[in-house]
Amino acid sequence: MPELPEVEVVKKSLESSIYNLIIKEVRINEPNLRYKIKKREISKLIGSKITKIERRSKYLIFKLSNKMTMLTHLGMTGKFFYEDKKNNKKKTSFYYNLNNHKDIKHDHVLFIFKNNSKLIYNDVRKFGFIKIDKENTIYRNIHLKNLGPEPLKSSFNLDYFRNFIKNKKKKIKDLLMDQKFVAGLGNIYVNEVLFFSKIRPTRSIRTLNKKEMKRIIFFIKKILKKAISKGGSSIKNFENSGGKTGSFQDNFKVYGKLGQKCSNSDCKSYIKKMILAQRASFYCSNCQK
DNA sequence: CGGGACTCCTGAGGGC
DNA sequence: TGCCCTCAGGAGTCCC
Repeated sequence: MPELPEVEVVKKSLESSIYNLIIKEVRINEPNLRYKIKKREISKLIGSKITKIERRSKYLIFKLSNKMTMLTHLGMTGKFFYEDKKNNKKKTSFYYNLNNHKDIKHDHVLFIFKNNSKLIYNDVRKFGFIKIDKENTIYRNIHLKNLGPEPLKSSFNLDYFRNFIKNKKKKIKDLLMDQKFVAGLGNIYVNEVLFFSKIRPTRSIRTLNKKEMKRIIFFIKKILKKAISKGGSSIKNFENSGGKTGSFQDNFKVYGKLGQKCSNSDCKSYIKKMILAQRASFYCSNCQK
């Protein structure tokens, strides 16, 4: 369940390892991810150098020296591993060690570089995807063209919020999950943001006052930043491209905390759970109004 | 246009 | 130990 912070952490760890490497070969073990990978498409990457990696929402965009791009989404369980032969000898690589050896069977795509190091795309549930597109049209791609603002940018602010919800009728949780409103939040961070904002997931956006909107914006930015600084959240499946895990899950106040005492010291309630739009919502019925 | 249901997938975990 | 069931869920698609 990588959301914005996890994808940002993956991006940073990839940047430090694969920039300026030339792709020598692409090996497809399993083409049937969310979208079928065509060998003809992906072979357009061969012979080119990786010049840049961008993140937009939960997507990663790999830019290549031949003006092609690779768009990826990690879905629920997608991971990138970077395997450097030299590091392996020094045993500093976390990949292919005893702990996650069984994961090899979910290595679906291998990018082999000219220096013989490898970038591996591994995805247990195959909800993720890899698509090839031209650099000059990538942001008009169906996945990217309708995305809302990046939550950490200043364009995501109170004016934007008020304007977007004008004449709309929705529950606040549905709004925050809507990628057209703000890009990159998923179920976990929305649960956490609403807890800190003291707003119940089912609240109608029509009833929100200015102060509450400001609070929501504030905590979105604050929680995402903190999660990035902690290396993201590692629940079962998330690791960065070095195989390391994040620790923000230790800061969760409501997500997955059904039945536990509310973390606000002056509150005696317990965390409840309800299903909204087919997804689990955790909240404190005393603190969140 | 909005909202709800359904879909893809596989491992973890619970019940017995 | 093993079988069966449920759950996890991003986002595209379809239908009303």
